[in-house]
Amino acid sequence: MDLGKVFGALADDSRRRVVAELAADPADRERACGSFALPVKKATRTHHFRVLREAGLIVQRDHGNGSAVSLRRGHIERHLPGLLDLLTEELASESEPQPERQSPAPTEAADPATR
Amino acid sequence: MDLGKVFGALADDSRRRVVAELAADPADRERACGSFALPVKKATRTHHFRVLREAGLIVQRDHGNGSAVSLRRGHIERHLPGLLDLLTEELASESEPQPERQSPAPTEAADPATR
DNA sequence: TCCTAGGTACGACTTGCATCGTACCTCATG
DNA sequence: CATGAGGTACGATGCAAGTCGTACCTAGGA
Repeated sequence: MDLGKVFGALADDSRRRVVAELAADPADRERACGSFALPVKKATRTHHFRVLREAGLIVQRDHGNGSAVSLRRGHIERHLPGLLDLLTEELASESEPQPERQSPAPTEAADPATR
Repeated sequence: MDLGKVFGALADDSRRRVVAELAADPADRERACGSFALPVKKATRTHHFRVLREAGLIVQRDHGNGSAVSLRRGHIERHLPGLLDLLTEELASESEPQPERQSPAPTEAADPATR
């Protein structure tokens, strides 16, 4: 399990979304490759699934026509515990940008972010 | 805190090593930029520190001559809990490749890794 | 049987990124 | 003051990666 490959794979928005959606399903159901709404063409989608496979994040099973992917949850949790939680939380926070905040408590307090 | 930027930053070996070494110090001490043994030239090192800054992982403080970096541990743990543990564990496992294993318990059992 | 949907393989193109040389800056030290 | 160490900015370069078109394959349905 190469951290460089894993982070490299998850640096791409489309690939991160695929893993996040798979991780968000507690039943770990297999999903058809075409069931992900990615803003890319077929050939690119195939490429992304290949990168995810080579990073050890998913397994792909194909039946001549059509193919499906599933998350290697056990493998990931064993080697990189907590990683999937980061992805699912990002996916969840896309829907609810503002949880709620009565007091103007600045979560980050004028983030300098740089030197 | 953009996951894409963070993972992109940590996909590089040199940058991941910097963050891992910073994270491995429980006292969160500031470290001189030159104190990291990276196999790159000065200009490249400057570039890497810039990427880490822009990803929100470190802060850099410079005093005319010389400069030092420190980990934004609170910021990271608040937004991406568990991330630093993955890096410190990778750093630790570089030294001890074989922890010990009496029984031939296969941790991964003939990993297919692909379809 | 023909056609279409879903995927893959291959090559081409374009962009981004890691790397470095060079010039320049600032400070401490001799 | 001159020098050198530590950093940054900028431009150049080479390679990797994302994207896509096209051709081809397989299976299922009209």
